[in-house]
Amino acid sequence: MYPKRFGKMTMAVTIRDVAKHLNLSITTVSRALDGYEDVAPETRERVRAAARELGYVPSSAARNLRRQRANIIGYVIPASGTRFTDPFFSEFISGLGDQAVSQDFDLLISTATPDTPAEQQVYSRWISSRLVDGVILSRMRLEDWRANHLLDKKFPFAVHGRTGGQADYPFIEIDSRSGLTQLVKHLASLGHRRIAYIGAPAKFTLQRDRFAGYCDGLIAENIPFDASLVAEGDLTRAGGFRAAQALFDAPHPPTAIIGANDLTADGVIRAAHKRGIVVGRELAVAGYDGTEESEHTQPPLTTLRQPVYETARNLVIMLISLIKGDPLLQSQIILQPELVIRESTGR
Amino acid sequence: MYPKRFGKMTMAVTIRDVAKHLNLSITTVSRALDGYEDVAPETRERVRAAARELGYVPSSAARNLRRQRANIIGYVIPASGTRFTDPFFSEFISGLGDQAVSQDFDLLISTATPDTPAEQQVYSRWISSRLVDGVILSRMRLEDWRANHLLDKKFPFAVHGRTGGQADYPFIEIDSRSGLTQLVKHLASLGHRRIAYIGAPAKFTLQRDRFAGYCDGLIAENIPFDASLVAEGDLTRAGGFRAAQALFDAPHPPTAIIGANDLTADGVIRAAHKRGIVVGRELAVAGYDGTEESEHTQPPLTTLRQPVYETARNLVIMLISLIKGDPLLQSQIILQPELVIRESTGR
DNA sequence: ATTGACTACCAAAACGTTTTGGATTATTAT
DNA sequence: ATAATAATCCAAAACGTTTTGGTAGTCAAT
Repeated sequence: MYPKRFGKMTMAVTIRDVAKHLNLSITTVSRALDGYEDVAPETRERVRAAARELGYVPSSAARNLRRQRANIIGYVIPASGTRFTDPFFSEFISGLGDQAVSQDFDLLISTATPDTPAEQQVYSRWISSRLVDGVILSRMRLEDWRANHLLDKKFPFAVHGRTGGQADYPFIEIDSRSGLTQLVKHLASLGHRRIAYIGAPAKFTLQRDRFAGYCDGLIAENIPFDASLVAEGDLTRAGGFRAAQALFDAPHPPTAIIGANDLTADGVIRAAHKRGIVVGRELAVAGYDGTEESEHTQPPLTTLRQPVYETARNLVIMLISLIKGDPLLQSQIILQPELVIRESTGR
Repeated sequence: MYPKRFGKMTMAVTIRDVAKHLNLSITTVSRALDGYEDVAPETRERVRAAARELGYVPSSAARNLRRQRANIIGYVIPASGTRFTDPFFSEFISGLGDQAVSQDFDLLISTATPDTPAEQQVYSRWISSRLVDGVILSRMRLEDWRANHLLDKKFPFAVHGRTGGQADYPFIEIDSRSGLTQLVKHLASLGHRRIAYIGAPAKFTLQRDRFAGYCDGLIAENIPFDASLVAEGDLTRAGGFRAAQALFDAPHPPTAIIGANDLTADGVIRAAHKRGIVVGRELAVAGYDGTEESEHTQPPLTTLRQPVYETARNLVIMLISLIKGDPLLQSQIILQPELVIRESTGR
């Protein structure tokens, strides 16, 4: 039935083969390839040539065992069901992978729904089997068992955002609070007074910050807070869609809606479209994230752009320093998001 | 500066610790935990309890070295620059990861632009260091060095789609050729005679198949082939956008446009929108893939849906059988895509 | 001639498992 | 009572590296 091309794999060539081939000790071969100074230049060249010729590459398992390090970092994508829909993660993962590779690390990926046993299992398996040397955390919760657990185990990690309390770990945070304030001010400057906010579940740090920023903006503009203009989404398009419908049905619907992320905002746009509400003209919509997709909504979405790719790269740099025990230049970075004004908030 | 919470990690607990704690040999501990029959039920329980109590988890490096297997599969995302924009990959990766975990494997991810030295490097590093036990391939080229190379090394792999010639490896293919024919027929049944096709670069197998299906459809409907209605995209939104603009500018513009994937089709929709062309009324647009995003274009996109998530899972099942040397039930699977008719092709 | 410093190499230990091939004791069949 | 069988357990080897703590040789300075 199935062709027998996948027979036994040809036994891999080991360092011993190289050594034998050159009449050298495996020590010398190892040190030659690792670039130690105590091997003659001529020998080093012979070793390099032989290694290439024989196709020798060190066994990662053996190396990991001896070095007590895997040169792998892990990242668990917060998924909801059979997919992770947020383009945020595509970009984030690209950044993690690219930087990791450039520092001779690899990236291990898993998906898990936040705060489930499955999530705990992934992390604890990775950590206690020492399969990964460190992990990247994102979409933090106010009380996040992950941060506590990792601190407790003294296991290296770096986070995007942060938890509720004091942050005794390296992180890169985008100051979404002041970003949202800026956004509210911008909407107010366009004449909006009934500005709604569709947030995320309260347990997420980003919700605390963005909601606070929203409130700050209202205060700054002397707009009274109206609880009926605040809805809870779930950071998905569907969540935004549902929440928007409810807002439209309210006695005093908003003239502007801010989504906690671009996906939510896109859901709002779709809900508006379904009702025949013209976004950008009858209703202003804005999001948060500024991934590429936000350019391609109809109309293009006003949003707060955060540098996802670069942040991911920097997190990996921080994490690998941590793993290697190198000193961190900066361990707690706070960046400002950039307000990108597009047609969805009108002219 | 940086708090000293990441000091030395507490030395991990090894199998030796467990053995000493119970006055047993490490052999027995190992075999008890692995569920061998030659250990007394009572002893097995004691071992299990002690392992849990002490928090023992086998070192993956040591286990991999001894077993000569990593229990890791690899997947290289074909990225173009700083991100992979296609939601296809989000879903694909979720499928890979979920199935892998359920079989006690992990998923290693990297990104690389197709046919670059970087791509070669990733694969050869993974393979020759035996960091992964097998790889999943996707978006195949007609002449694909990857398949040849892996066959040559007798390294396990499974592919989504296939290469140009004979396929001496396990794969799951979606019959996109007949899918496209079906789509063309549907458009013809709506009265369209000028049906354009925006393809992918010729080197991709999917382009050969989908283009052939397009031609089949024209023939079946007695529509003469018109080279001016065929454009080359690059499977991105931007590519679809550009190609559509060119088609609009042609002397005899099409009344329907098929994109080689949903992303391309979405680019077409955007280009149409920019020109004030009403999609679904003045122009029919259709895509291929049927990822969730296709429901959320404006208007929703007619497309050929392939079961991305399930395919990914099945590929992993096949790959792991291969790795373990188990017989494959099915090794070459061909599925039919499902035509999903939505508003973008009008009523 | 002796010492010291330097260069180029290497044997052996260690990393933490799994697996092989028994060894020991208890049980059953003769 | 003895032999055969079954039930448990274990010592030691092996997986392929890196690292430690050297050794032997050369050269220069005393």
